[in-house]
Amino acid sequence: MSTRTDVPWLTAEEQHLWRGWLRLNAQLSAALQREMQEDSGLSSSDFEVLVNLTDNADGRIRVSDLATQLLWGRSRVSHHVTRMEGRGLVCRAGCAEDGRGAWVAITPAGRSAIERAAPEYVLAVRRLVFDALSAQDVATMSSLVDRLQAQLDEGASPCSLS
Amino acid sequence: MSTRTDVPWLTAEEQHLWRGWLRLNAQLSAALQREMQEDSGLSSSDFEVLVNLTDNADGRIRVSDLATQLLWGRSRVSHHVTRMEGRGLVCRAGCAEDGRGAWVAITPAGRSAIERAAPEYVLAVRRLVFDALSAQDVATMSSLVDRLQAQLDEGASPCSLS
DNA sequence: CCAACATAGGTGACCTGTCAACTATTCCCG
DNA sequence: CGGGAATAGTTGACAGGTCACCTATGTTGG
Repeated sequence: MSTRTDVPWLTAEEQHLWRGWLRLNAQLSAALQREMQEDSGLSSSDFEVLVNLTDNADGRIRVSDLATQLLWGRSRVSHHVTRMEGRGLVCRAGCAEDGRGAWVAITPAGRSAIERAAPEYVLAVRRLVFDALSAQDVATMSSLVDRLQAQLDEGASPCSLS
Repeated sequence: MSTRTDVPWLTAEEQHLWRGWLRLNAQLSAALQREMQEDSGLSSSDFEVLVNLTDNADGRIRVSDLATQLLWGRSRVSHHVTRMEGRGLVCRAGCAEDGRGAWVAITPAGRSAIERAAPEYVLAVRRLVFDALSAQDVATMSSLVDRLQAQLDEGASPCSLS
């Protein structure tokens, strides 16, 4: 098929929003990544893993559950946990209930790392994002984000993670 | 996780928005990436490079300008162009005006690839995003995004790309 | 019980992006 | 002019992510 002329192109306003959105996200995640790396030595992936570990009272979680929470594939979790294990942030433990399973548990070093990182992270998010938004803005944006999420959930091909 | 009490923590609403925002972006970019890969064989990076090439009338651009446009480092541009060159989508040419410089130019194959991909991309963006938004929503969101971008630009440490 | 199958997780190959050099050219200024 | 500094671009080593495949264990129906 050569170039189609019947495609409903984006309006100028839509294009402006779309490009702005992409650019904002790229720069925002880069900025947060950089700050976090600098003042705590954790990448955002590390951080997310540790958050999910500390969310559970016993500081451990099954690999599959971690994958589900993070929207990652199990392979990625496995590789990342291996690297974090090498740095002493987490450790693996066999699973009594299910011989196939494995626990990932936070270590004292991991705990101290996230306790050091979390306040800095919150400060950065506040400074980079929420300082520019009123409570009303937050509500407005939140409802838009929720709507888009819903749109995405229904339109998505039900494609499992790798 | 034990928390510091002197950090201005996020409110519940802010947390909801922040987590939703992160999740939405992750899923949205994954969905677009998947669709585009499937029906045109281009990654979003490939696509962005080609868009920047076709934006110029002569279908070519200097490596540094490409890096600036894309917010990429020169190294990344160089590597990516090398790969795209291997697939016949672009080609390099020496630069007469500046002996250090290099042009990246789109090839006929590259042109046909992006002409095939662009309509699909627009349709996907429309279906996944704009079908859920009224013109008013677009305006509202746009102004919020612009405000956040401004916040980011001023608060950013003036850190050059690698 | 056991054969077929599903599920949990790990592994290695490969691809992409980052970082720190490195080369080549141009610029600037005495 | 000439020599140091800046700039353009490339390269190689490495870190991270994806994919296909593998092993081991659990599950289920005949």
